[in-house]
Amino acid sequence: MDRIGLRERKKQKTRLALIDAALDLFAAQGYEATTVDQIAAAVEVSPRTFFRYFATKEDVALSLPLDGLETLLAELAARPAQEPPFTALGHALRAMVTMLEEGDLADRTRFLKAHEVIDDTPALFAGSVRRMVDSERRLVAEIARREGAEPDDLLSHFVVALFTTVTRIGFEHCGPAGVHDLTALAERLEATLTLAERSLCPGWDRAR
Amino acid sequence: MDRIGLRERKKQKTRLALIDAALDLFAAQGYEATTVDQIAAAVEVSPRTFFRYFATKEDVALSLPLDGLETLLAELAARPAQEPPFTALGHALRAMVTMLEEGDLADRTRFLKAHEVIDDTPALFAGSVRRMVDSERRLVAEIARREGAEPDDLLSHFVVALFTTVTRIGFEHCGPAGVHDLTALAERLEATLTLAERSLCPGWDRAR
DNA sequence: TAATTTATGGCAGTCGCTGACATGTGACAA
DNA sequence: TTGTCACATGTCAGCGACTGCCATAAATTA
Repeated sequence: MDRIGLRERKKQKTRLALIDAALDLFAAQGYEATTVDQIAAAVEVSPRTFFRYFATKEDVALSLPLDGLETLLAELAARPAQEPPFTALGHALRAMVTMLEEGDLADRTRFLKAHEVIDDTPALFAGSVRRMVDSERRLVAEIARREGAEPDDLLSHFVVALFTTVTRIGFEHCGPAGVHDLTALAERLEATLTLAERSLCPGWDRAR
Repeated sequence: MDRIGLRERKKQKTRLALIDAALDLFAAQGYEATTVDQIAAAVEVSPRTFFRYFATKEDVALSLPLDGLETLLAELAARPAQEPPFTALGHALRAMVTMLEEGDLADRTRFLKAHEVIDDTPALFAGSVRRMVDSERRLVAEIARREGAEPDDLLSHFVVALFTTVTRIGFEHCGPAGVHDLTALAERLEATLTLAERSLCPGWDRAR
């Protein structure tokens, strides 16, 4: 049974409720048109409490992708050390998607809803790019550690930046319809990853 | 002689004055610690006027790099059509730096000051990356046009994204000292460009 | 049940940013 | 030169995001 108490369960519940309410409101009436007060009211929580769960208004939409980074880092740490860095990153990403595909239905729909809202709200898309910059630092640190390089190693930075770029392109919408299910998203990610791998010389991501 | 009138000259003057005052204040007391009111007061202008020149507070620091994009696009348009896209982008970037090196001393110092402030202010750095992603759309459109591809062509998008990534890494600080002069910056950009070119298969950026 | 921790609500206030209206200053023609 | 017009600026009122502070209510632990 769960070791966590009622308190913690309640917190996670309101957290998800805030995310769901926010995503629905964003989708229905637009991001900038909805106020934090509205989101808080929908969950019957004070606006002050909202900011105890999310530092900014955009965080409520970006928290899910941000969680993705944590699992990506975890998957990356699990990859064998002899694997070249870009390959390891690619496999970690694939594992992350698989994890999501095998997970809860509610989680999947929430993730897709978040992705959709982010994708056609410039401000949120900008915010997600912002977060990518932050997460790049952590990924660079991990890759440099794996490769035994200095923390500010240029090649490690290049590898990670290229990877996040490819991932970003993969997440962006293709065509007017957009991507509305996980398999299509996975295929799109696969396409960009293979495009990148085909474009690069063998052994490019390792110091010689 | 100048064809522009007194009115336009005054505007450009206050615009530069706002940028200079803002950069100095940001450098002295930090970005978030300085208010728009302070910047406006330093130039003896109403806060409302500030927002007539710059849409947001971060714009005042990012407007210079943003101007760079325009010249980059202009240089790109001047590159011969038979040149492969990534090569053309690289040469356009080099031309841009050369242009800056041959320009006014005041412009150079201002550019470097802006670069320095952006580089060690996370919020501004994130903002500059966000702008780069925005400008990607225009670059993709131009590259796709050059190559005779559809506007949402994946390869064109990949080429441009890779280019902006390389450029971004080039602009980032190396080591604790940072980059304080244009030649060092140019060298750093050259290093990342050659790293990228060495990593990629010949002909990767053209549809086969 | 009592004591302690911790989540929440309410409130006042700062700051980024905007719309509307009034005023002043350059541009241009008579 | 003068009068008219366009436009840059100042003022003010206001919204919404976000924060610090203190009181209160709920859950945890003894």
